Amino acid sequence: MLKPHEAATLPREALEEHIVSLLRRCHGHLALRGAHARLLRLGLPRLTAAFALSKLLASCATFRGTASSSSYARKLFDQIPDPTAFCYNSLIRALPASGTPAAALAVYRRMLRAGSPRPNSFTLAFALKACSAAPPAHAEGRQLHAQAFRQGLEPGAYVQTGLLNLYAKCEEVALARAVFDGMAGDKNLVAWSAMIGGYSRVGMVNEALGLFREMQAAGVEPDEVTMVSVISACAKAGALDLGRWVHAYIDRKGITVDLELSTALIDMYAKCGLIERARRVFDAMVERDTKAWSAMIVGLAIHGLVEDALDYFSRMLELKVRPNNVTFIGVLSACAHSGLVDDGRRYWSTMQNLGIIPSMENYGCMVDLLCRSGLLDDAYSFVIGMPISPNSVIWRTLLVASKSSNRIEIVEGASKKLLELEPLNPENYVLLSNLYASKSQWDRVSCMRKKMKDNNVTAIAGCSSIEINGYLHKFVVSDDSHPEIKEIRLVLADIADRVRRAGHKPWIAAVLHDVGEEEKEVALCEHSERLAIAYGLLKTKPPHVIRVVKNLRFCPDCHEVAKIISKSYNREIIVRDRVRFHKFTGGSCSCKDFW
DNA sequence: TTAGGGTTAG
Repeated sequence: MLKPHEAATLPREALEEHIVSLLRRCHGHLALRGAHARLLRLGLPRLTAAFALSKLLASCATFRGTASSSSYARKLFDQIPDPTAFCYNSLIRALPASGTPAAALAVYRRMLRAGSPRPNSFTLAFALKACSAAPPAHAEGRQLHAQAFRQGLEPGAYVQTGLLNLYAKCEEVALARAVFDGMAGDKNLVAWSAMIGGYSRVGMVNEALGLFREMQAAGVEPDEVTMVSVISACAKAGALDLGRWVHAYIDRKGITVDLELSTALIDMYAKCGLIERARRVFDAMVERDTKAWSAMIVGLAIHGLVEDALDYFSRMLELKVRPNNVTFIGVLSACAHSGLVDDGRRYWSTMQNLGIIPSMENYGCMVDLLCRSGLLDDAYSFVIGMPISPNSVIWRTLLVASKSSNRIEIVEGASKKLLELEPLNPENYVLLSNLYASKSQWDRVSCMRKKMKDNNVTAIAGCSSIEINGYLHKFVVSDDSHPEIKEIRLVLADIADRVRRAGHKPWIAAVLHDVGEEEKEVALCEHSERLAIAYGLLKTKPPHVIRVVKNLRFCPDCHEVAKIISKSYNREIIVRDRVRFHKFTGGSCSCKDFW
C-alpha cells in the first residue's frame, strides 16, 4: 500500500494508475469505503483527488441499489469541483434502480440546466434505464426520447436498446417494435432479447417465439437471458409442448441454467400442470433465492399441494431465505385452498412480524381465505378495516362469496363499490346479473342489463388459447376470425347434440344462436374456452390431452360441459384458469375446490 | 462508464 510520502513524489499518471488498480480490487460497498479512506490519507493533490472521486463514484455506481449507496454517491459527487459528463453519468447510474426514476432524472435535468457538460449518449442510456425500472416511467421516458432528438444526439445501439427496453417494460410493444425495426441490420443479442422479453411480458407468445426463430435464422445465438423470456412466454400461455421443446433446446445448446432461468422453468412447469417436473428443476438448483422459493411455493399452491407448499415455506425459513409478498401469496392461497383459516391467520402475523407490508394481493388472499371458509362477516370486517382502498378483485371475491348467503348489506355494499371502481368492466355486470337471477330478482337483472347498455358495455374480454403443433390458437368471445371457424362450428354443433342429449342446454343455446340477443350477450361470456376445446377435438385424437388456458375464471356451468365432452369423446381435458387447474377425465372433474 | 432475464390474489 502506498504511503503518503511516496504518493507525494509520484507523477500524476502513476498516481492515477494506482487509484484505478486500488478500486479495481474493490468488490463491494464496504471495500469501496475502505479504499476511499486510504486515498484520503494519501493527501492527494487537487486534480488527482477529483480524479479519485470520480472513479470512486463510478465504482459506487456498479454497486448501486441501496439507499446508503445512493447517498454516498451524492456526497462523492458534491465534493467534485467541476464534474465532468462522466461524473454526472456515474451519479445517474448510482441512484437506485427501484422505485421512481425521479432522483436519476433530477440529476439529468440539473445537468441540462448547468449547460455544461452536455449530456452524451451514456447519459441518455443511463437515464432511460432509470425510467425502465419497475414501475416504468413511460411519460418521462418519452420526454427523454424527444429531448435527445432535439439535442441532435445520435442514437447509438445502447440508447436504442434503452428505448426499446423502456417501451417493452411499459408494455408498449408496438413502439418497442418500431425502435427494434429501426435499428441497424446487425441487431445484437441484447436487442433481440429485449424485444422477445417485451412480447413475453404481454403474453404474445407466438410473437415471442416467432422472433426467437427469426433471431436464430439471423445467426444470433441466444443465451440464458434470452431463454428466460422464451420460457416465461410459454409459462404465461400454458404452452407445455413448446416449453418442453425450449427446455430441451437449452440443454442441447449447453446454455447455462442459472438462478433466473431455473426459476422461469419452475414457473413454466408449474403453470403448465407438471408440478413434479417443476420440483425436479428446483431440486437440481445449487442456489435458491426468494424468487425461486416463491415460484415453487406458488406452484405447489396452485396445484392444491397445500402441505408441500407449507413444508417448503418452513424449509425456506430454516435456510434463512427471507420471504417476500409473493411468497406469502403462495402460502396464504395454499391455506385458502384447504380451509386452513387459523394457519392462514398465523402466517398473516408472521408476515407482519417479518416487517413485510401486505400488498393488495396479500389482502386479497386473506379475504379469499376467510370467504372460502364461510367466515363472511370476518371477511367483510377485514375488507372494511384495510388500511388501503380495496380494489375490484377484493370486492368481487366478497360478492361471489356472499352470493349464496342472505347478507344483503354485503352484497349491496360490494356491488356499489364494484360499479364505482369499474363501471366499464362487463365482468361485473354479468356477475351481478347472474347473482340477482339466482335470487329471482328479475327487476334487478333488467336494471343491470339497462346499466350495461347505458354505459355502452357489451362484451366480456374472455380469451382462451390452445396449443396445437407449436402454435398458440387464441379465441375470444363470438370470435369468427379463426381460419377454421367453419369446422370448429361443426364440432360445436356435434357437442351441442351430445350436451342436449345429456339434458343440459343453457350454454349450447347461445352457440346455436337460438336465444334472444340479450341472453346471448350474457351466455356468450363463457364462449371462448368452448371454441378452444372444440378446436382441440378437431385437431387432435385420443389420447392427446386437450389443454386450454383461459384468462377469466372457468365457471361451474362450464364444468358440466367439460365433463360431458370428456366422457362422450373419451378425452382428458385440462383447463387452466386464473384460479387453478381443472382436470376432466371420463366425465369426472378432479378439481375439488372451485366456486 | 453503457443495453436484455425469474416469483404476484379472484
